[in-house]
Amino acid sequence: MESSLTISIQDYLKHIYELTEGGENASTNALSERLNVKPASVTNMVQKLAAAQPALVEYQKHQGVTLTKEGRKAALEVIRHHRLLEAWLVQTLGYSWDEVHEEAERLEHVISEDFERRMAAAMGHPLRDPHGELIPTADLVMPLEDSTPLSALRPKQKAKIQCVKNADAELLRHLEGLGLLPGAQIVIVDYSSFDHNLTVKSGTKVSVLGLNITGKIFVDYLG
Amino acid sequence: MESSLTISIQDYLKHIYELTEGGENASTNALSERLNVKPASVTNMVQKLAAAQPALVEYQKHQGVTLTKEGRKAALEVIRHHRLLEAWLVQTLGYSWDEVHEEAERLEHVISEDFERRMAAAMGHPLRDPHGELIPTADLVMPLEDSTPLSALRPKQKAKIQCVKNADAELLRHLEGLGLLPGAQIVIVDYSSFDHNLTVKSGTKVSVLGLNITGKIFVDYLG
DNA sequence: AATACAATTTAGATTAGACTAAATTTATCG
DNA sequence: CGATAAATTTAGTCTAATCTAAATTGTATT
Repeated sequence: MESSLTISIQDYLKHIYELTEGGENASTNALSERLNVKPASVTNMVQKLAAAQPALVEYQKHQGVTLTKEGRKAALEVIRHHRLLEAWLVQTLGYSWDEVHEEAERLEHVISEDFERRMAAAMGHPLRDPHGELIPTADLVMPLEDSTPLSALRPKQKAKIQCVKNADAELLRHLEGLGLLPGAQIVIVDYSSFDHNLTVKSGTKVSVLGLNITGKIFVDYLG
Repeated sequence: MESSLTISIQDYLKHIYELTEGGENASTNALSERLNVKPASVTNMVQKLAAAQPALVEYQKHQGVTLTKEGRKAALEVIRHHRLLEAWLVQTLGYSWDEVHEEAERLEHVISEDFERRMAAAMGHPLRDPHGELIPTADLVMPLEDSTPLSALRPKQKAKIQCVKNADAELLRHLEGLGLLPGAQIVIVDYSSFDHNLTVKSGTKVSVLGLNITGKIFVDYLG
């Protein structure tokens, strides 16, 4: 659904960051998909980027891209903007968690550092955005995630939803309808495979099959 | 202080609108100054714009540009965004009136109509922005200005400041220091020429000479 | 009415970021 | 190990928005 004809450097950095979180390199193809740009264009841009900003980005032919420490900070800046914006739009303008993403996606590139500071201060420097995702700190460090994937829980166990990652708007609305927002307490009733069926809360069986699932749920284990 | 390398159509429309408020045409040169782009580039863009969007813009060689009714609406949309944003940033994030302009300038192009509606509703559909400028209505009509230029007042007369137009940040801070914000009650003590000296509030003589004045003050006449 | 100055336009060059098609490299698998 | 498929890169094209320099048009003044 992206539509801007030209992709900002910030977007390249953000997506490279997300693709390299696990330590791998970001491949041309993977970037191409996320940015809605043909692979050849990505190669081109990434080569230029690496030439122009060697302090941010490392590129080797056929090996994909990585970020330097500084590049990672630049990416975290954008992610911080995004998550603070999501939190703030929800708090002050009554956006629901499935609506904010798109808006934040456009605003994240144009707000000033001053704006960022004011939002953070106004909300008391929140640690997570409305989806429960961790917000990089003001000095651009990404806090360590301390939650467990929902799929690690077994029947009868209790947990609190902490974070719903990378979910599309449809899944978010579905989850919201079931009260499965970050903060909700759940009990695993019956668990077969997270990829297909998700059973939470005594008696509530949530079929996620059929939805085009892209999201992952993380929880705080309670016993 | 502008820095975006490429000017959006929205910016062209907005500045054409502002230049044509008095009924005149917007000249290539005038647009060129406001947009920080060379006159030749403006000619070029305006010709393309008029060819691509004849429903918005009318252009004739050596005669400058005007907006059609529809073009004016498109411009008012941007201006509405800008002024609502200014009001909202001041209200919710404690910006001062001299700081908001720049921020709103960048945000106005990327917020959604939904965002616009939410801001307006959250503030109770305000009529004026923090500088006192009228906010175009939701159906994109610019309300009629009912205030008087400060220069029309004579000594001993009382008035309430309603609007400070087109002032740069320096003048705004100066005015703020004197309590001359929109809403302030003033008494004309001594008036020679608004262009050079401005004397308001019993006993306070404000020399505006020496400031690089670009602003105009409008008031409600009180007697 | 002629000239001179300012504003505007034309023409042509430059840059950036995308695209397509073809070539190359890497990876996989019998 | 070699063949094929997939991923990546190269090469060349296109478009959009700017620029500079030169040509033109409009305007004001005498």
